[in-house]
Amino acid sequence: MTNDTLSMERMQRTGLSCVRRLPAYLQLLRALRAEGREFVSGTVLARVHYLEPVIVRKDLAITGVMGKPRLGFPVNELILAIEKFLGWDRAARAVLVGAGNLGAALLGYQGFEDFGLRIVGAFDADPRKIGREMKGHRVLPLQRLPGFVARGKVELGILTVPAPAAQAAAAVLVRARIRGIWNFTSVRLQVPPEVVVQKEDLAEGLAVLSHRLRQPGAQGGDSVPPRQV
Amino acid sequence: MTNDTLSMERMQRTGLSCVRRLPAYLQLLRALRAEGREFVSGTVLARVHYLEPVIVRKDLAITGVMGKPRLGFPVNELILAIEKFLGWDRAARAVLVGAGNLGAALLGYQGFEDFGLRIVGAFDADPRKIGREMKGHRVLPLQRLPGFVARGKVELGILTVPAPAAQAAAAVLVRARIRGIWNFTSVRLQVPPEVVVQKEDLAEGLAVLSHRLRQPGAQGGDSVPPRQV
DNA sequence: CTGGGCTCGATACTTCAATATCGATACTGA
DNA sequence: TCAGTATCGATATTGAAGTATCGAGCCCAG
Repeated sequence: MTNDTLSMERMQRTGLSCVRRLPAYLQLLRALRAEGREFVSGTVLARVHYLEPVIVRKDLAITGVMGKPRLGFPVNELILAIEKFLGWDRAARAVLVGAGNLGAALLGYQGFEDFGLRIVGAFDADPRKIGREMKGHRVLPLQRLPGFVARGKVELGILTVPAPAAQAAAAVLVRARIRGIWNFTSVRLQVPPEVVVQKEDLAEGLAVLSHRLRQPGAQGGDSVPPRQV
Repeated sequence: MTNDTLSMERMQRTGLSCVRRLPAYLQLLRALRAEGREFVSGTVLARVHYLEPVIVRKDLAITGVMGKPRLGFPVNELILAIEKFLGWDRAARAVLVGAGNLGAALLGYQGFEDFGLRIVGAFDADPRKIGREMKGHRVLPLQRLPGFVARGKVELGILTVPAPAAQAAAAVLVRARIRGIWNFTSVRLQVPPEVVVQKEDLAEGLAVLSHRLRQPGAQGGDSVPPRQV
């Protein structure tokens, strides 16, 4: 049984909550590897992220990596397994559409490579922005996106345009045969079923924050502690 | 029984998933109100957001607003109830810490008022940024934050600094007696229990996107369809 | 005026995530 | 060499979220 078929089998049974926690583990594991640690216990991982040790062990189980009693999990092996599981072992190529402030922030973020993402081009429909240099990328006109995507084997589109332009820009991406869209606009996009859309909605997080502020017995800590909410 | 005690009672039984969906309803409801619609059925709300009608009805139930058979829910009443439930009926005052690209993007975002948020000041530790005008705000030095917060009755801090500066900036916010922190950095903040931290983690969304792209039978649609995942 | 059909609210059911508990394992230190 | 202990994996229990179904209400059409 190859590692690949194993992860394929497990993937179907994977809950989203688990997938969401994997990057956090990965970040910490990389820091530990940089320190030269070879093993780490699920207990330690849990403490850092305010989780229960059992959850961590269950999450890590989907990677197929076995831990050793009293020692913990092999750091490097775990990193490779998580990267492979998420498809982050080779960076996916992405184009950014919408060269506003948010687009600039994402373009300038050093570290997407660690998350399996490489932004290879920036596009905008606004003639005033086209041609400008932005974080090392020259902003190109939206009309040139299809050719760029086809030639560059681009799989992902990052959508950071103003809301009114969102659906049209998404249509361009879809026609360019992009596989997935990371949608930072507030618009629900209409796309064919083969295109995956991941919507990043600030309002959701803000709603949770507001709600927790109103809660009488709101507790602190970081992020949303899954327990006792 | 006042409306307030009612919502207080229900709040304790509210799941987070429900809270996260409320802003989406709110957005659509406002659009409908602008069109002059007085009633809307849960079925319609569900279709727009790719949800099951039952979920919508259950979510709306926590607001205490009753719908009428064959007619649906009263749009305006529902808007007011959701706003009140989330505490968005009066905008919370917030300061932004970190005047980089992401900070600029958030400062420039027209529409936080609709989500119960008003950014009233921008701060940075970098002398080169201090004094600059940014989206109608003058960037102030971090040292002046405590006084600003105390005088301005500021409740929230929005953290958009680079990762290495995150914990220190959070400490400043905590000492200034801020009640909640909207954390856009990748750092797990250490804060006292009375301070609520909401972490906005791009890596989570990216992980979900990557995972769905790898899924053989990945389906499209928008956001993460809760059913059949 | 009266039946049809859409929509609501409530209840019961199913699925999934989080938690608790257990025996098994292998390193530590006497 | 051998008890002690931290950690693992597995199983069972709890709880929350989503799903399915039902009777009841109310508008509309005939």
